[in-house]
Amino acid sequence: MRFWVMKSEPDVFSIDDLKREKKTGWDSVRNYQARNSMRDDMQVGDLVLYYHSNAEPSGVAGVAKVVGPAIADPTQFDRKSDYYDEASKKDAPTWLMVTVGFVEKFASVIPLEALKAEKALAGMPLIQKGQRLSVMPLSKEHFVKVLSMAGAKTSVS
DNA sequence: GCCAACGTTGGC
DNA sequence: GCCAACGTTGGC
Repeated sequence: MRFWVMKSEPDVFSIDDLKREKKTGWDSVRNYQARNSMRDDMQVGDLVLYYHSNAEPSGVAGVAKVVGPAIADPTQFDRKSDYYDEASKKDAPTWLMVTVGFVEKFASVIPLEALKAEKALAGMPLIQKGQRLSVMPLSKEHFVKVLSMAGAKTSVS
């Protein structure tokens, strides 16, 4: 199993929204690298750190899980969507999404600042300067470290 | 709201 | 294929 960070603006879709809805299609990703991660490397059962961006504070808000494989993102075919992609073909969709399920909301958000200050997380892709991917991998060790910082209930075997 | 970082587009 | 212009992300 692999471990991931997935980012969402809480004004758009927060960990509380995920908790209420139980699961959601991770649509609207329009970055090839993030798409390729979902298509090639994500598997059902993988665990996800749920990151709030453009938030107060920005940071890891909880844990989610990949519960459905990469399928066509319907927003690319929806003319009314901001994410409509005229060039994408139904039989060969450009953009994909996985389905993500709620696992746990942390007692408090682990702010980006705290992640950067933690020596054991050096090298974690999320905290590298200039990274803007909405879906990115991290190591099991880093994942477990963030769980312990959060006092999380989730455990990794 | 500012602006640095960086991906994408398009002229050549 | 280069690279300037432009758009987006996201911390602050």
